[in-house]
Amino acid sequence: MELVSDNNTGYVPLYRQIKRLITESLVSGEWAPGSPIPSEMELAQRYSVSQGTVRKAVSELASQKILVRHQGKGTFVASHSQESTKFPFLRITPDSGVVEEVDARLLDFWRIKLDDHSAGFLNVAEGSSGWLIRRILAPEGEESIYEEIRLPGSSFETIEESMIHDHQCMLYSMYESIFNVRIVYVEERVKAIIGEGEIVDRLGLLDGAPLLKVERVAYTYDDRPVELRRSYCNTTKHSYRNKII
Amino acid sequence: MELVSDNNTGYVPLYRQIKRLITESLVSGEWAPGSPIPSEMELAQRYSVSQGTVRKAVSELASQKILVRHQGKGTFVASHSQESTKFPFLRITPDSGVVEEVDARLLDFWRIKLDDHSAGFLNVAEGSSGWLIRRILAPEGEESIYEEIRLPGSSFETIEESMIHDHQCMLYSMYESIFNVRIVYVEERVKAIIGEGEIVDRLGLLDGAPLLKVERVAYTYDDRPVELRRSYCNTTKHSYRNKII
DNA sequence: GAGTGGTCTAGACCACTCA
DNA sequence: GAGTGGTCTAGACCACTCA
Repeated sequence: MELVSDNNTGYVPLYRQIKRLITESLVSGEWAPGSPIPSEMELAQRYSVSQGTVRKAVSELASQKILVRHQGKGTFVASHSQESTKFPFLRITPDSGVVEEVDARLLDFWRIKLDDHSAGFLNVAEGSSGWLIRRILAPEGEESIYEEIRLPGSSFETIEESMIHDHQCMLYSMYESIFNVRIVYVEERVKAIIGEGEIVDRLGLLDGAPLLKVERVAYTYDDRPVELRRSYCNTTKHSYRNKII
Repeated sequence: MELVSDNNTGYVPLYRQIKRLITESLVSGEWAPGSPIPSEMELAQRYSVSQGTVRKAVSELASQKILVRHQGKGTFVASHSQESTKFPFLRITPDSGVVEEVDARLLDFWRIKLDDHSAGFLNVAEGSSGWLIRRILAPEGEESIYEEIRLPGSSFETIEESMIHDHQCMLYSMYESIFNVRIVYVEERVKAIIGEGEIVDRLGLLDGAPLLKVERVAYTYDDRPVELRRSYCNTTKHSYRNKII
């Protein structure tokens, strides 16, 4: 769940214990994405600590974007369904301006057996059942990203093509609302490759065109990987942007 | 300096004002990188506020990695000279393992006039004087990055080749100690391109090899840009890594 | 005006470092 | 054991939201 007690003494501050209890309620689904959690005063009573200690726990969860605070209104479970967080992890942006709209065009959707490599990233057994989604993304209407998404069958047993259609480029919102799988953070590895075959065809490019390959593993609470995504991006008019602190 | 008062009322919390005062002392050089700032109690007295308010200001600066706290020892101005932060912004890592060592080989070092594009990024006048550093980086001894670094003359008037040699791949540490320019964060734009000419030659590749182009602008306190860097990376054995929350 | 999160204080005590 | 940052409390008051 959390690296809480690496020291020898086993000392764990109260607010870390509270943070853990709150996270457990999130994992269990007691508080669903988008809905408010109890007020700081109520939580203080519930856990028999001061408001300040609850605040510290909530602050850490807010800084991880797991909770969202709104002064005067309350504290909410973060959700990918909200307008403000429309493309929270999308780092590909047009060189001029920002992303307003992304169109998604589904190519196909299969049940697959997860190969060694993919199963490793998803932390499931090789050959276990999963899903493959292939699609084209078009930021600002420009079809510039070819994408393959692999999902473990265990977490997404009942997924159907209609669900993908209904949510288009809001897949993470669909994971949340239908499968109670909230994506909390992602890790990406980026390479430059030479495009060939179907991928360049789909993007309207010629064999040999350079592509940005982005391999993403998406994690839910507890650092559990639940999605593997490979994107191939035409970066002639787009860039992968990153701010590092 | 800081987006502190965007609201209509002009209300600025005390701890934000303290944060600003601390930042001013950092900009002025009152507290240099690597050295300790006064204790929380001393700062509380100095600014006539409670320890808690100082803590809140310091906490924000610590989360921005501008200050570093060490329990029992004190609070220090973050520095690129410390071992723990050896490659704070380097996102290129070998596919197997982590970066232990990066060799830097200087190609050349010139005084230049900054072109339109570069001057724009550095927020100085077109044609104003600057410096160009060209070099090859070799993570784990593998020469896989060609790099061009442009510096504004205004901040680095007295830079010399020997300084670059002495600091090798610790340039940001050199900026700090010699020019009192501490890099606080960087912004990068990444593209996939086809390599050609001198760049591929330098990396021991053939014309047409795919390269990851990373364009970086580095900022000091006050969001002031002070370095423009273009890197071209051979990503056959390396990846650009990124965690997004 | 009631309820929420946000700020600020004063004070107690704890964990850690270093001489 | 003195000094540092780290945690926790109880209480006051502020800014903001919403009915």
